Amino acid sequence: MYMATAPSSRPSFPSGSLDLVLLSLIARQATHGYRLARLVEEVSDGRLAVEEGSLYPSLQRLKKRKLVEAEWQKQENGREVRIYSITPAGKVALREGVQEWTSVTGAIAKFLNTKLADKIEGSNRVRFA
Amino acid sequence: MYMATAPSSRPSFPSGSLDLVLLSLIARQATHGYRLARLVEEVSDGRLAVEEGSLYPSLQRLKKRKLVEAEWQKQENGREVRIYSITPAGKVALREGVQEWTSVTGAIAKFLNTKLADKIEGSNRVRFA
DNA sequence: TTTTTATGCCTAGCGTAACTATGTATACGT
DNA sequence: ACGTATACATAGTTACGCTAGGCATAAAAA
Repeated sequence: MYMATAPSSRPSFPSGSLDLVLLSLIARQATHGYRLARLVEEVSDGRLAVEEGSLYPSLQRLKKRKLVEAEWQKQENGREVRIYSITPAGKVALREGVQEWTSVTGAIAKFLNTKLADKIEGSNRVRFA
Repeated sequence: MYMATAPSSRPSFPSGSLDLVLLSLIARQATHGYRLARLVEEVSDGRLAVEEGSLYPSLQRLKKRKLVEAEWQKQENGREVRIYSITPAGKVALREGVQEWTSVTGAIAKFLNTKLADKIEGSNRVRFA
């Protein structure tokens, strides 16, 4: 079954999905890491959480792949924060990534949502609704 | 973006989902490992594939957690195969796992399917459709 | 005023899971 | 007889999300 790799109060991100989620948030608005973590919790209604030990490495991966750019910037409160913004390559990767993620999770859902179509026996070909 | 961990022709399983998919197949009908790999390709219309190096470790995990039982059995063709069948605990874990997987992927989809609701600016609270 | 909490960034090390690559062995088709 | 499909298994690699820290400043609470 789906088991979060590490023990955590809230379910973790399936491997590979975190980069995509962060990129999708950055695509809407350039922002900084800490705020992204807050957004993840907000948007998911507390169902998801990004630990900082996952967040910053993920942002570095995106940066290394040139899907986002990072820039130090001073806020109104005087704090220096790293603002991440999406690149053209990032937009392409986001589109493709969403497509692939949707395809894969759609395929997986097909396995999991088949309480009724239990017609394997007798046939060597499984039938799904 | 969603990036399969290892380079592969076909998309790989997001970490944690393989056990759940295999368990769901075994729940429908007790069968052996090699056939499960064929079923995965069939049911997903070739969108997913389980490598044998993922398949057998996954089955061992399920067995170790007592969610499935394994039994050597002779087929009509004379071949000895390991037939996996689900246990009562496996049925419970399957139900819970599907629920959790659905919840998590549903939450993630919320991030990815929001092309229109780009109303972050001005507000410190993101609005999603 | 001191202390706690929230904000903000980062790294090291761990555990796990899916992968590649390889080995073994038998049945079947040609 | 030879190659392909069937069938199981393990060793090693890699990647990722996690825990557990460290560092620093601003705001709020005691």
